[in-house]
Amino acid sequence: MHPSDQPDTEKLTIDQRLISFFRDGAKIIGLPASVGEIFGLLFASPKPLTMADLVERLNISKGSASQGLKMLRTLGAVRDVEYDNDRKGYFEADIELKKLVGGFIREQVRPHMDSGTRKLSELEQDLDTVSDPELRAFYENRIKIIQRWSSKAKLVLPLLQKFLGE
Amino acid sequence: MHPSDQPDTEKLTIDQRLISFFRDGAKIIGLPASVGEIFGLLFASPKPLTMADLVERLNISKGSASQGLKMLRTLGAVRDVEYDNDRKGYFEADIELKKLVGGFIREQVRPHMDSGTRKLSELEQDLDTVSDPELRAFYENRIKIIQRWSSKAKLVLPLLQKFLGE
DNA sequence: TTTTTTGTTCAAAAAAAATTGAACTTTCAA
DNA sequence: TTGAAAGTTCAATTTTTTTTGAACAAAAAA
Repeated sequence: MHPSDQPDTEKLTIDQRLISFFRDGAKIIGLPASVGEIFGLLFASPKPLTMADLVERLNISKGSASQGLKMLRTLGAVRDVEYDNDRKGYFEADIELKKLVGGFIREQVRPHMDSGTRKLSELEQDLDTVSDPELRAFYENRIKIIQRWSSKAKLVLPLLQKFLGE
Repeated sequence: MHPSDQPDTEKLTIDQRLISFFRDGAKIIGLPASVGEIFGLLFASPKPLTMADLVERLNISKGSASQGLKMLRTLGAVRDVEYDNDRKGYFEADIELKKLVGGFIREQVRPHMDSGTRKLSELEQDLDTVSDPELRAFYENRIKIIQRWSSKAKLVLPLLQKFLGE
């Protein structure tokens, strides 16, 4: 086997590995791969980077870079920094787990939980429309089960945040 | 406005609402909608159902029903039951939160975490290839940061399971 | 055995999600 | 002002994921 025929995994640089690590991580939590790559590159960079840097080093379009950065800023995973007293915008990865998890919960988890809670209460109100008493008792019990789940979930989030906040 | 022109949300039955509730829930945690619908219908049913019931009531193909049930059984969210001493297979939703969360963690979370851990240790070994000492120190620090995250995550899972197990 | 019913598999089709890139807006320096 | 650089938006395209359905396999009944 010729030396240069080694599998890819042998010749990746550290920053390429970090980019790949965060690409996978993003997919796992349901974010686009490009968002993970952007975070990965920023995380792997000792200096702040510009949007143009991201486009060039990740081979993504300006549109992806812009949208990805927007999402990462909303999540609180990336922040704008002054640098080189340049007119361009520079970005840095935020490395506090507390902030990353907090942003994810605030932006991705809470909205879903809230809409779930709303749907659940609509469901409860519709119980009146069930005339068969046996079926109705069954549904009442099922709804109670979901409510127990839901109240647990609501307790878990702050607990999680507390635990992760050092 | 004619009475029958009311928005859909007004004329859904309880089981339709439960199906929709779990369809959304499935999507949120990254499972196919059909898997959520199958669980929802089983959850909303006082009696066990067959695969043919699922196909008929959810308007999905036999293939989807088979694959969806397979996934739900692997997750421990649905179980086979004897019923009507019939040759057909009958299924029931499992309603223990502990089991649902446990299955999700075992099947969906752990494998990802394990592969992440593996990637991380590969990364560490490649530090040797970084010759510039300043850059190397920077990467060492970054890897330490991820390792701190990782050890927290490893502590969180059992904690979560304990909390949810009543 | 042969037939019928039940369930699985997987290539192809459909649907959903991510990405691109060109047109547009904003901002600042000349 | 005007023009160039930086950044955003969104319709069209590409990629990925899900779903379908027909062929196949297993198992019980006839």
